[in-house]
Amino acid sequence: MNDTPEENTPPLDFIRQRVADDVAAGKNDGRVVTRFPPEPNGYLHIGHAKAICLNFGLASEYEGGVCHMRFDDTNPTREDAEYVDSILDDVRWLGWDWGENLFYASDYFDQLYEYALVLIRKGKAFVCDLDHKEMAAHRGTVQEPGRDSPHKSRSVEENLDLFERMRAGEFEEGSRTLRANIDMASDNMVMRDPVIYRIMKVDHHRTGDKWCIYPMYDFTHGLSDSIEKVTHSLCSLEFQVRRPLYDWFIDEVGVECHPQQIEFARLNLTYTVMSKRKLLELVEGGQVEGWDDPRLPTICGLRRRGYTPASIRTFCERIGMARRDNTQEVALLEHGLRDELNRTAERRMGVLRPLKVIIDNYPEGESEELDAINNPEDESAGKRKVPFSRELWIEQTDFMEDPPRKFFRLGIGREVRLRYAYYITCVDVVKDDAGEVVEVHCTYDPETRGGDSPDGRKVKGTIHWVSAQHAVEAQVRVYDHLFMAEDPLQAGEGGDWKENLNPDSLEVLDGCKLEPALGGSVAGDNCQFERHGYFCVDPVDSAPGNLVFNRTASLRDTWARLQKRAGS
RNA sequence: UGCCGAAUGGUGUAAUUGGUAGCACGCCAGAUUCUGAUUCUGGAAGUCGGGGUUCAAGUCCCUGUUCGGCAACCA
Repeated sequence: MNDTPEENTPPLDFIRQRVADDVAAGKNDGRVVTRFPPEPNGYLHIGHAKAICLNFGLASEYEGGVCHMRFDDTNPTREDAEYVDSILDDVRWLGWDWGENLFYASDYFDQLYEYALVLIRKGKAFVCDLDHKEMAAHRGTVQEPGRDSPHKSRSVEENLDLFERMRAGEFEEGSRTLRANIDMASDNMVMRDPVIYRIMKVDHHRTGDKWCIYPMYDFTHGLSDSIEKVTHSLCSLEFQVRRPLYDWFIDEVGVECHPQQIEFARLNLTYTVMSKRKLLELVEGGQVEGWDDPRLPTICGLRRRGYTPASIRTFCERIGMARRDNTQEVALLEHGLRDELNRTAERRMGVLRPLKVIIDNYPEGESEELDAINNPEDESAGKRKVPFSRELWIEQTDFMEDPPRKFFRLGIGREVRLRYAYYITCVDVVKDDAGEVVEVHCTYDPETRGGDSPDGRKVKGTIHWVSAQHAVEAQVRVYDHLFMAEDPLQAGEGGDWKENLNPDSLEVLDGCKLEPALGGSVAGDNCQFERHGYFCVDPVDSAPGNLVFNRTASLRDTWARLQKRAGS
């Protein structure tokens, strides 16, 4: 009794279902063409990753399916080639390939101009002399219809002439626009004679000074989809009201290919913000150190933090696809990451907050090497040697003079196991003037070499350690959620959302002691510091002899959770 | 007091289109463990409200409520 394939396949989301239906019905000759259409005016974040994985993923599920990479670069005042490169990098890093299909809406400016002429000749577009303010006044409100522009009834010839002269640069910026001739009384504000072209005497990052009029999004986007023979044009919910306009342009221009726009809910994540504007505010306000700050949900930030492309793709698959507003818990993202890293990351020992341990009965000046397993989840990762000697570093939190119940770690008179090494028993402590324990004296049991005792006695705790004379020093940056509130935008009465910033979102630890195997770490390396979490070498600030690690994610810490619960 | 859209455990997302409310994360408990990790077992927790149709409603109808989007020469 085997499961049928159907039972193993997750159900299709509403978009995939619809595409499957279209293909089954022979629509578009069974072709599937999608596109990812960013504007090159900022950095990609994980919300974009959702759209990227949807568009590229969906296309990849069909024989011959393709996903185009297209830049919606119709507003030269806010766009820049710099962003094009970073966006391309990010999409590639996520693991997607657009092949030959890299396009720019600006590639279509000539064609789009011709399309505009078609509309004018049909009487479906007119040149309007209203300025910004006047146009707004004519537009009406959501509850009241707008009024026709006084120029709406210009002749086709006059419109053709004026539009050509707009293109020739005869008119001032803002003095004239080309508008669609639709309906100023429409319930849908978007249909109230929207602007198609505006005058902008600005160089474009690709077309230079060729144009001084630029097409608007609504006109450009759908027709670009049509030019590229896109079959399914997937976008986020806020474009829903614009679908009638998307369809209107395509129908009125009379192009043969009419892609289907389908909207889905964009991604929100707990403990962070996603809007471009707010991200920019954090970067410019200095609350973070740049677009690639590891606390940001930007793709470059996640990459620097140590997130893997696969974990982000898995996340995008698991969150599903629907039309309702949603806020995903970061915990789901983190879970996928840990799940992957648990399988792939090699284990190392690193002491973040060092406390000196001296093994009184271990000979001075001697050392030995012990075997340590690189990855218990993957035997092929093999073993390594870890040096042991009389003076060690352990974690400050692994010793307590006056331990609470169920504390399995080191305390006076207690015995614990040093991971892969020996059982040690604490016999004494040395304190500084302030009464802080600065040195812990222990004895070790030579019979327990490797971590097992021949007499079968058990120890409850196993702690990590690093030999003091062999330790490699490093800076470790411990990251936590950028905001303290699940929904940072939910600020108190009159409050600023930035008041929800987590003051402890970054803790920089210097003088951390790492096992020597980590000495040659370079950018791109990652590992698990046992009992701490997953870390990666910071690609920007780390250098040989000046190692910097970022904490990608902590391990689940049941003990800390219990402690916290008992404390509060 | 407009138009459009959406409401299923804490968070997401399914339910053969009218027929056993499933899955994942999170949470709780236990077992295992040389990582208080991992793994394993079990548990708590849900159809926005009110009517109606029907043998049968998360699903269909009516009605209410709540939430989101829309008045850039932005995308």
